[in-house]
Amino acid sequence: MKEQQYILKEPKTFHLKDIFECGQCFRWNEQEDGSYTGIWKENVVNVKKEGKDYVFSGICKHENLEEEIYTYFDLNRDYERIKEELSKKDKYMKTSITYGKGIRILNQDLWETIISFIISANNNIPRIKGIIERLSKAYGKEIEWKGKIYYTFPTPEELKDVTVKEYRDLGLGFRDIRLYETTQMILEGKVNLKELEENPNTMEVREKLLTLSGVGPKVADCILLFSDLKRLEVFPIDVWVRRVMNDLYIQNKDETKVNKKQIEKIAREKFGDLAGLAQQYLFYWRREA
DNA sequence: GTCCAGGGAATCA
DNA sequence: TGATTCCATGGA
Repeated sequence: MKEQQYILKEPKTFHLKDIFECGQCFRWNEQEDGSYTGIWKENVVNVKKEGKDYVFSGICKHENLEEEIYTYFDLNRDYERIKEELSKKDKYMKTSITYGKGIRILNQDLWETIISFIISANNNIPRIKGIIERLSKAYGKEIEWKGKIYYTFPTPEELKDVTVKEYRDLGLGFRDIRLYETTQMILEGKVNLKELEENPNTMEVREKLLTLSGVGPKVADCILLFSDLKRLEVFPIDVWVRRVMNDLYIQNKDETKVNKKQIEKIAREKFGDLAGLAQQYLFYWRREA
């Protein structure tokens, strides 16, 4: 572990608030100076905007912080081209992209993404963040940086002997048993995360994820999109996405009764293999604007 | 007190 | 397959 710094020069698609508050991640927090501090793997990093550049500083297990950043922030993907292509679809897409033009979809750890989105079920973002923070503090490893203690996200092994009651006491609510069961399934090898990482067939990976306790269609799609599985063609449908899709394209009087298959069909026909990105622009725009 | 949150699972038709 | 209902918790 060593202190490192990396300066990203004048990135085109990169805005801290858009990246960290578009609902894809739960462990980045805004600081008083407008920078963000977060933790992924065993890296504790602060990102601060300096003019047109972004200064990353923190401690990193990997000997090259730049490589870690390029992978995690998806910096090898051409978002300018993606936005250009999606903007041509219709005026709503153009508007939502203008609003969230600095979004990048992070490559988050698969295990952490699975657990985080099981916790997200019928929950709100501030509370999800609180639960994940308490979970990490209770079972993760300590990392000290600039006099503050941060905690890594606990590994499957670190959650091996945690009981359902202990989860309940952390405030997980009815999700306690799901977290327990999924952890055991992964420890027992009933679902092999390494195999999922190597399987190019999205539907096969999705089916496997759906066997995990607490993972339904929406959570599975979030895992596929937001983890390092990085399947940009999936289209997670939650209450907000249902709302915005109904408002824009369907106009049913009761949005809760809109057929999910109908939404999926429109998304597939309209956005194709970039549906996941389109979903994220629409979600962020509708929630924040 | 009531409603809602990046839903899933069990139950029933 | 498709629709209903229940599930803890905390903030608005």
